[in-house]
Formats: sequence, structure tokens, C-alpha cells
Amino acid sequence: MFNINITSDKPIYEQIIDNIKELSLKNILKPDDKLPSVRQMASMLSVNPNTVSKAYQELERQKIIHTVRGKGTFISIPADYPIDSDRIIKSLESLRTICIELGHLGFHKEKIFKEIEKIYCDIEKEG
Amino acid sequence: MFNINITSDKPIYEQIIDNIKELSLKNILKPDDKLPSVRQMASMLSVNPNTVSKAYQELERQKIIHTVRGKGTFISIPADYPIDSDRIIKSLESLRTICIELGHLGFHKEKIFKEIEKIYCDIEKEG
Amino acid sequence: MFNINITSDKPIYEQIIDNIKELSLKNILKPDDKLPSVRQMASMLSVNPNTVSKAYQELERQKIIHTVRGKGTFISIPADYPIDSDRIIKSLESLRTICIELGHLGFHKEKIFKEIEKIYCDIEKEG
Amino acid sequence: MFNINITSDKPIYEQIIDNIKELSLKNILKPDDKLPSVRQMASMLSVNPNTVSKAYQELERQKIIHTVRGKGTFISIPADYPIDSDRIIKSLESLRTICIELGHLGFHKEKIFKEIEKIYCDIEKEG
DNA sequence: GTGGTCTAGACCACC
DNA sequence: GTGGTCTAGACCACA
Repeated sequence: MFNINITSDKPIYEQIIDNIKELSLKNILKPDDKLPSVRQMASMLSVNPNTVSKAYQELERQKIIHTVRGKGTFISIPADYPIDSDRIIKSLESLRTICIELGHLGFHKEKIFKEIEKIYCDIEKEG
Repeated sequence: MFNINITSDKPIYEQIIDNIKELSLKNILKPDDKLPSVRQMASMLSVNPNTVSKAYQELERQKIIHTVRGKGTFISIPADYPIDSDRIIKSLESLRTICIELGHLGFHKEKIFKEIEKIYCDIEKEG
Repeated sequence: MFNINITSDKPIYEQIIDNIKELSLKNILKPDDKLPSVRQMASMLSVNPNTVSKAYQELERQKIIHTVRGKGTFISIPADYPIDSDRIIKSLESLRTICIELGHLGFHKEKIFKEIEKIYCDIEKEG
Repeated sequence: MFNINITSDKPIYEQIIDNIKELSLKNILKPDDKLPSVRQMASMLSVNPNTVSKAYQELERQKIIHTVRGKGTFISIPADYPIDSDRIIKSLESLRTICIELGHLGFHKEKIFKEIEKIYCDIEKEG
């Protein structure tokens, strides 16, 4: 279920975040589903609990999960208006950077569209 | 011409790389155009020459620029078959991650397509 | 273990690269073995950490080593298909240049073969 | 006849040296043949005369060519005993380094032998 | 003039 | 603890 690559240049805590976001978007993790505890998750993934903790904190900050003291951590109901304009701006900048990079790698607009179709095809497969 | 943000979390040398890639894709920097020398660029950007040098070296590895000994650094002619499959895989993974992130921010497929149209509109404006 | 000659005309970071490649080919450094940390290696060789870092980064680009975040740097398992055709072309050009140079120094084909036998004898001694 | 690549990482003056050594070994340039003057060579190759001059000086130091004042520069008769042991040691070290590099690129002894056969095949073609 | 290498020393993110 | 980035300033080879 979780893809973690300790060799990757991407920090492990970010990979955990990405995994949970993906499972949530795919509706495999649904609102009010309980996440494994920090320690369970850490031993599942063979990583340091601090790393998992950092991921959970960031996800909480982004209102994707929330913690109930003494109960555990749960997937949140997506807000209608996230309006975290900083994150939007950053994401759109990243999108721009990647389009440029892909441009240099021979991917032009239509080819990028096709790749995105593929990604959505995968994301919406479940649900 | 160059947008560098010293306070950004993205390393300066990567920002330089991104800027040059963008200018090259926009055809503002054309093949055989001379880039500012390492020292010129460094003083333009108020940055250490080593930082510029690192950016140039990475761009050279990616065959986007090349150096002529004692003369300077020049934009290369795009190769017909670059195909650095590692870079392609990484870029497509980033694209996937960003689509998921944008999904959580309320951007679904059609909205992402519109954003990419905007990006291409900007890139191809010159030419 | 490591032969570094500060007065050599060959850059120190390249000498470090060559040393690690040799130890790896001799199987003295085996896959998953941990390399000394950048700082350890730097103090071992009485060299600046940045210089070691540059060597490690180049070795990583060549997929001979890889880093695990927060853990250190490790010898990689040789890929089945590395095939960096640029590096192969460059190496064969160097081989050609050296054969010509050795030709001028009185080494002809058979004598070069004998030298290579010696080199392989040394490389395969361990293992 | 001359292959010079100003984009190469190898200094131009070394490329000139390599070219002349190769032509000499192939016996296309024979003892007592006159080389183009520094200026002729420079304009032939579109390089700076200083660069050609540096190459000629190094070739003279290696006793591969010699200058007759007022007459020009000529290919020397190969000495029976070059005994430039420094150059021999350096060349054999380079040979070793390249064998190791080629080892990492999937070329083992027999394959290297084959490459050398190819090189000699090319060198001795003329004669 | 150009880029390439190296040092000493600092700060940071990640685990 | 690890590696990654950056600075300031030096020296060198090449053209």
C-alpha cells in the first residue's frame, strides 16, 4: 500500500505525506478512517517514529487528517474552501517548472495532457 | 530576466537552472547564444560564483549548455535524442505528485489542463 | 587503502573517485558496504569535506554509490544495464589516445596486452 | 586530417599533440616531414597561434618533433631508447585507470583486448 | 578573459 | 549523526 524509497532524494516524511494524500484522493482512505498510530506506521515502514510524526503533523497542518486525543488520527472531511493560497501558488509554480523540464525532455503540451490522463485514470480507478 | 529568490526553500543553483531552462524553452536564449560568464552572472544575481558554476555544470550535464574553453558558456542545440530516461521518470513522478496535491487543493483534471494551457500560452508567447 | 596525491595534476576529487572505483572493482568495497562519511573521509585524507562531497556526488551520478538520508553513503549493486554511452565513448577515446602514447614510448600491442594482464592480475587478486 | 573539438573537455593543445602523435604513429607523417608553421596550423584549425605553439613546444620536449631555426618544424626520427620513465609511468597509470573505468562500464579483459585490436587495426591500416 | 578546483567555515534539513 | 548548500576568497590552466 505504501511506497517508501529510502534511497530517493525526496525526504521520507514527504513520501509518507504523498502516499496518504494519494490514498485519500483515491478514496481508499475515506473521511473518518483511522490511520495507524505513529509507532505502528513507523514499524510498518521501518522508519524512525519521528519521521512519521513529522508527516502526520504536516498533514494535520494541511487539514487532511486530524488527531483526537487518546483516540488516534483520522482522515478529515475535505473542506469546501481550502483556500490555502500559498500552497496553491507553490503547486502551480511547481507545475510550471515541471512543464518546462518536460519540455526539455521532449514532452510537449499534448503529451503532457496524455500523461495526466494516465494519472487520473489510475487515481479514479478505485473510488 | 532572472528571477532568483534567496529566501526560497529551493536552492539558488536550481533556481538558476530553472530560469535558464525557461528562457531556452521560450527561445529567448537561442542555440549558440552566449550566457553571462560565471562571474558576471554571479554579480548580476548577487550570488557567489561557485553557486553559478554549480548551476552551469548541471546544465552542461543535461546538455542544455556547453562551454568553450577560454571563451565562455553557450546554449546548445537541442539533441534529437536526449532521452535521459531517469530524468523522464523523475519528472513524470513529480507530475503525478503535483496532480495529487492539486487534487487536494480543489484542482481537478480540467482545471489542471487550463493551468497548463496558461503556462504554454506564456512559454510560446515569444518565439 | 586510499592513495591520494595532493601534488598530482589530477584533481583530488577525481583521485577519490578513482580510488573508490578501484576498490569496488576489486571487491574490497562490496555492495551495501558503508563508505566513510564525508567528514570522516575528509579528515582521513586531510582534505576539505567539500572535495569529498564532490567526489561522492559524481559517484552517485554514475550509480556506483548511493546515499541513504541521514544514514550515510553506500556502495550500490551494479546495474545490469548501466550503458551510459557517453561515458563509454569517452573511455574508448581515452584508451585510443593512450595506446598511441604508449606506441610512442615503445609499447606495442603485445606489450600493452601484457600490461593489461598485470592490471587484471592485481584487480582480481582479492575477491 | 586533424580532429579538433573546441567543445571537448580536453585542452585544444593536447588535441593537437594527440593528432600529430597519431599521424606519426600511422606513418602518415614520416621522419623529416615538415609540419605547417605555427601560424599556418593555427589558421587551418581556427585556433589561437599560442595554442599551436604550446603544442609544438610540448612535442619538442617529447622529442617527437624538432625545430630548425629559420627552416621550420620537422618530425624527428624516433629514438631507440626514449626512456622517459616519467611518461611511461604516467601512461601506465592512465591505462590502469581506464581499465577500471571500463570495468565499471561492463568491459572486461577480453572486451578491452578486442577494442585494442580495433585501435591497432586502424593505426596500422596505412603504413 | 574564461571556467575549474580547493579551502575554511557556516548553516540547514533530515533521520 | 548524515549529506547538501552557500559564502568568501584563493590559485590554476587554458585561450
